Amino acid sequence: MTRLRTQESMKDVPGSKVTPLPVSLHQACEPVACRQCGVYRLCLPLGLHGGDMTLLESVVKRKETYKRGQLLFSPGDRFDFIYAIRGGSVKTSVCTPDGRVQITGFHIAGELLGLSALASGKYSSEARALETTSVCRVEAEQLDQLAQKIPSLQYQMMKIMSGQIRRDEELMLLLGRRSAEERLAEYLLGLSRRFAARKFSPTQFNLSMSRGDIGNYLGIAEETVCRILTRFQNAGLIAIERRHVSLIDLAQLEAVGRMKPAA
Amino acid sequence: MTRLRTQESMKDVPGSKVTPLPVSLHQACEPVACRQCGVYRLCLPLGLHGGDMTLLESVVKRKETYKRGQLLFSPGDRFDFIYAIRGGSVKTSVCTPDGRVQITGFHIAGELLGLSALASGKYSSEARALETTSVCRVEAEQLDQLAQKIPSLQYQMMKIMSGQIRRDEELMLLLGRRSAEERLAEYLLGLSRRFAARKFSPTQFNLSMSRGDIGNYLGIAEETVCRILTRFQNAGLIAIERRHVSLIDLAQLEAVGRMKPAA
DNA sequence: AATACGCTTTGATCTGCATCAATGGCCGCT
DNA sequence: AGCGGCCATTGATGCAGATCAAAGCGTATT
Repeated sequence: MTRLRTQESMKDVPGSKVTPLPVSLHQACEPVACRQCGVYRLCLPLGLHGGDMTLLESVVKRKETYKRGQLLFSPGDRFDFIYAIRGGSVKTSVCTPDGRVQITGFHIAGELLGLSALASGKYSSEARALETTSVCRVEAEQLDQLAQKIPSLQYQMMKIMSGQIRRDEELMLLLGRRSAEERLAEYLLGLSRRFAARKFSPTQFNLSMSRGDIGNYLGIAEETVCRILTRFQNAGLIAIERRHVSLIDLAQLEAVGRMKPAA
Repeated sequence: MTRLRTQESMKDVPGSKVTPLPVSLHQACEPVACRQCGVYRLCLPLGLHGGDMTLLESVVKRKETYKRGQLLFSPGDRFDFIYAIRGGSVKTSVCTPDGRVQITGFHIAGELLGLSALASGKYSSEARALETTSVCRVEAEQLDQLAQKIPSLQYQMMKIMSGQIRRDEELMLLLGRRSAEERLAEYLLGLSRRFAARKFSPTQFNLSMSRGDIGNYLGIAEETVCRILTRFQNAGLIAIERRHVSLIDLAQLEAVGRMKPAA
């Protein structure tokens, strides 16, 4: 089913001025065919071949680029596109009528955005670039029509959505039942796993989101995030300086992730 | 793996003593065609007609019944069926390796279960009947194949999953950012809305789940649930006795649902 | 280079809710 | 009818983490 590429073109030619800020996963991509894109197997890890792939390519608008802080879409916007992240990172969030915000996810290369808009025809959340980010936009309607012709595409999209539901369930578990330390440990490990799946270092990476964002996502205060990160550092589990993290003792970190015996 | 009994012996059907417990939404249904089922429009509110509907009916196993406490499926079980609830209610939950449990949802008539299993081929959560509950089971594989023939079916399933993602996002918001009072107020209002959508009273209903379950779901302690319900009652927002609730002041309750000015 | 703003860190204090504890009521079972 | 277990309620206590406050730094702006 899922076969991952071993050779990844990490060495993207940044043409001219492509690295203005501390780059974590940013990759500047030329508008190449999907089959040549380093991340397409992550976007839609489907068993498409030959003609099917060409059809898929026909509905993809390649290489939109967003800078830090720019919106990809907002709640209520008409649902036009599914976004596939090629490089960079994005946060998605929902908010209460009175203005409180909950970040629902951080998304990196190879992930899809906008799926929850399918039901209502409008985006329900906001998506904002955390750093310079490039995406492929896929016309929702065309994709939909195309999916009707290509069963495996339909199937893969369902699988992706199903996976999203599963991850959301896990986040709920995190938010509902775990202590702040556990949440943070899990958070770091989760990032680590996702980076690993993309052939990036699982032990050294940059956080493209602020402490405040992390806290919001995990349902804890910004200050608590700082304190606990410091605590982890003092305990020799990680080394962290500003946005750069090194996971030093994975095993211990995992142990922290499941500490309390509780209910 | 183990192929589950496709033909459930219904010896445990209430038959004579049909209302042993306070029944909220339970409806004893005869195995009628989907188009005649009172809830099918909720299960798959799709634009199927004539022949299409007949095809759908062909993959539906009707009227499995579960008693309070019985499992529909467990994490790790092979993904064989999508479940559509006809009457009764079900809770779904996930758990950490060390045994902590998070309830991820309460499900009533017209809702689908098992969608998150699509990605991995195994159920990721546990589903347990809260009261006597009857469901339709749909062979996942057959449904999948059928969906490839009927675009609107495929589309509807995607919409349903998309809606699930959206609701999950809202629950995250609830778990991450709101006080215990707000959570409980929202919880009651959410139930109310769902009942209303099914033409049941939005202001009078029975809770099929315990205080402990509610607390778990909302990420607060059982005792806190009790205290706050009592508080609501004293404030004249609701009347509650054992499992029966009356929402008295909807407007006030909604106000509580968005009290704090916070972040 | 100087200024300013946003992010991060650390300390002090406060509080909402968990936890512990105990009692009573309802329900199903024998 | 009576027993036993589960569920619900209420009180007392403690603590994790929120909130308030303030200072240090790194980066973007002029």
